[in-house]
Amino acid sequence: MEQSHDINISDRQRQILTIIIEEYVSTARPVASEQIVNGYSLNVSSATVRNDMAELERAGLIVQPHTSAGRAPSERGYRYFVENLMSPKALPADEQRKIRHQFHQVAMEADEWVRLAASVLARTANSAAVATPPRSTAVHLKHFELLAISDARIMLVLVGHDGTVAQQMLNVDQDWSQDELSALATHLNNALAGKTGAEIEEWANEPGNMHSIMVIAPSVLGTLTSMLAKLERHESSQIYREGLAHILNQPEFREPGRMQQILELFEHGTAWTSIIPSVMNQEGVQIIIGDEAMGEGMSAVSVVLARYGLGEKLAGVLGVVGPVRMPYSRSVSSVSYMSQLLSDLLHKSYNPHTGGEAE
Amino acid sequence: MEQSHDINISDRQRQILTIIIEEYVSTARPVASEQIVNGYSLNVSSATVRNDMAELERAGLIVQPHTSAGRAPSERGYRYFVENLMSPKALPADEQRKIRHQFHQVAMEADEWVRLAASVLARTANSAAVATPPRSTAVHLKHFELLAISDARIMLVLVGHDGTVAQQMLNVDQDWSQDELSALATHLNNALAGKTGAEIEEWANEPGNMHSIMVIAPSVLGTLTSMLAKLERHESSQIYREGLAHILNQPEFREPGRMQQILELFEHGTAWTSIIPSVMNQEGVQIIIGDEAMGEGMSAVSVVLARYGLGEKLAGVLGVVGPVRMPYSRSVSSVSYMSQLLSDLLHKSYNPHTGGEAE
DNA sequence: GTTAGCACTCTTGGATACAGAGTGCTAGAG
DNA sequence: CTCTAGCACTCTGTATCCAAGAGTGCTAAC
Repeated sequence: MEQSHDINISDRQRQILTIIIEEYVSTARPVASEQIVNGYSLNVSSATVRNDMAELERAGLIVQPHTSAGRAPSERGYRYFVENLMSPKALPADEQRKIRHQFHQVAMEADEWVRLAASVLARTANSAAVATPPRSTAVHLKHFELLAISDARIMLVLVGHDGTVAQQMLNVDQDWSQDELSALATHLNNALAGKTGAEIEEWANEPGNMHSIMVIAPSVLGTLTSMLAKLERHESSQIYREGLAHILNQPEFREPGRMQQILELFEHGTAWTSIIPSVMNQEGVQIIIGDEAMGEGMSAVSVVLARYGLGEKLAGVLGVVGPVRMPYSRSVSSVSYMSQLLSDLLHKSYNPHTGGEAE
Repeated sequence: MEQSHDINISDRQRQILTIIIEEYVSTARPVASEQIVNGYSLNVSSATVRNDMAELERAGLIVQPHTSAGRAPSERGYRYFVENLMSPKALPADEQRKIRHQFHQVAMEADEWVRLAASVLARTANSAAVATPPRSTAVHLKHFELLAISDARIMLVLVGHDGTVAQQMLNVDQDWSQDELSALATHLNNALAGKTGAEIEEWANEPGNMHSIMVIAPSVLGTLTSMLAKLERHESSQIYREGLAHILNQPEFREPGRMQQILELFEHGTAWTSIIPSVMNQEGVQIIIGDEAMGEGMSAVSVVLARYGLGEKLAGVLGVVGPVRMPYSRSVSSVSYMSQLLSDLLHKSYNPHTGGEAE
């Protein structure tokens, strides 16, 4: 991470690195010195460029696939680029307009927005995109419902104060009628409405509260708190994925093994469970290049992520997933704009009412 | 569809066709006459086999990629095979046991089961798998909840009698307090619990019922009925997808265009919307080979689907998706067993209580 | 009806050669 | 000290050819 400080290269070399990256990103083939002097007005000869390239290679920023090939950026080169060279430019105004337009045409559902965000992001960045629905860091119980499903099986459906919904089956050792369950639910709803999982636990431990209610109450309460905890930990929240086709067409995924990697990440994202929380806790756009952060063989894949939402209250993560050879500048613009947009939409949608009460 | 009747081939030719299909499915390379007499005890010479193969080709059941290659099954050949030649064998007992075991280790949630079913199916059939969660054909309202989100925005969360949950945002032209909304919800819940979407509509049209309640009631009722209708039409129900990696590794998807096709089908399954209902209405395992049913360019992809569930009340669809060169026999066994298993699980889970009341 | 034999076709893999792409280096100019 | 022209060198990509091999279709005999 802190390797950039000892890199000492001239302005022109920085310029050349930038050109190499831009060129390589768009063509996927190593860039030659000749190409650089032809396409860009550097006012030096190709020989000079070659000398600089040799130095850039010594610094580990570019690599040469074989002797008589041009240069391609190394992962370290990309990292240097995104940290020092890339100019953060906003998405063109007309694209912004087009995107906003799509959001105004769809029903005003948070989850629907998020799915659309992933889809638009995939198209805009021309790569795969992911997005998690927004969740509160503290979920307050709004209401829950007990349904008698069969003899000793109960379904518990809970609604959070922010509109999140969860359901879970519950096995008990006795038969209960729907009326009994409804009575219990009403009783507990009155006592627990507005509380978080932790607060419910507290309430259950207070002597007196658990007197004179049905024997399954502890079991119900336990389930409730565990469901709330799950919601707060963002588990069980589906990850929306879009645009896989875009990146599987990239030449780097021609080689058999590569595809496996990205599908693994994309399908059962065990990798996500460690990345997403870390993104949630930081401001701004996070860029993960190659196997920098993902465990083991996730080379060839880069991820650009950002958090969106309303401060602590309601937040999620979105971003693009693509080959390491990715137009980072454009990805960052897209992700950045999209997170801004989603945040705005959520803000407008949830503003005055839900604002006050969440601690 | 009714093309099989005019195919008239000898027993040995049938046998040869079977061998060709089995061999080709497992190796992905055209099968030669020599190979057939060597690997299998047909007691004839390769020349005889060649004569038969020429006839099978004339019947359109096999094709020859080029002059000096072996034969590969045509789509018609596969169809003939699955209809006339394939012996339906059950999944081996130990595999069945292993699968059941996995289901007993997981929480008893219908949706969780379905996801697991897709995952297990993908592994068992070694290809991609899909599954839709079970839905009732008639959803009865259990309970709904109105949440004040912001000034003129209300979230409606409804719970169906079978435990399905849906939520939707609602824009109204006036500000309502949470207390007012709760009062309205309580009132309407009392009147509407147990009704289907159609019955709610009826109720709303009865004179008198709509008197003396809040002005947003019609809007709430309209949203309710449309949500129930949506649930009944199985829209909005997520399709679980698993094991994409398995089939993208198959040699037939090396060619660029092919991958697109299957990803298209897999991601935004517009194709599903026409196939799933048709499978829902039929008993047994459905086999779709190549572009038989899917529109346009869905060649190279076959699908084996079956319905599962409890009669009319609660049903879904599951199946495997793979290349046309697919071990149909095994796929059918897997899909068949899995649908049986899921049906059983649902039966055990929902049996006595929910049974009686749905019309 | 079956089969041995054979000519014929087409693919596949390995050599070989060669043009082209790029570089690194050297020596000289500014 | 920096830049550049020039050139030798290396490596890839492509084309071509060739030989071996895989399979078939056909014919004639059993």
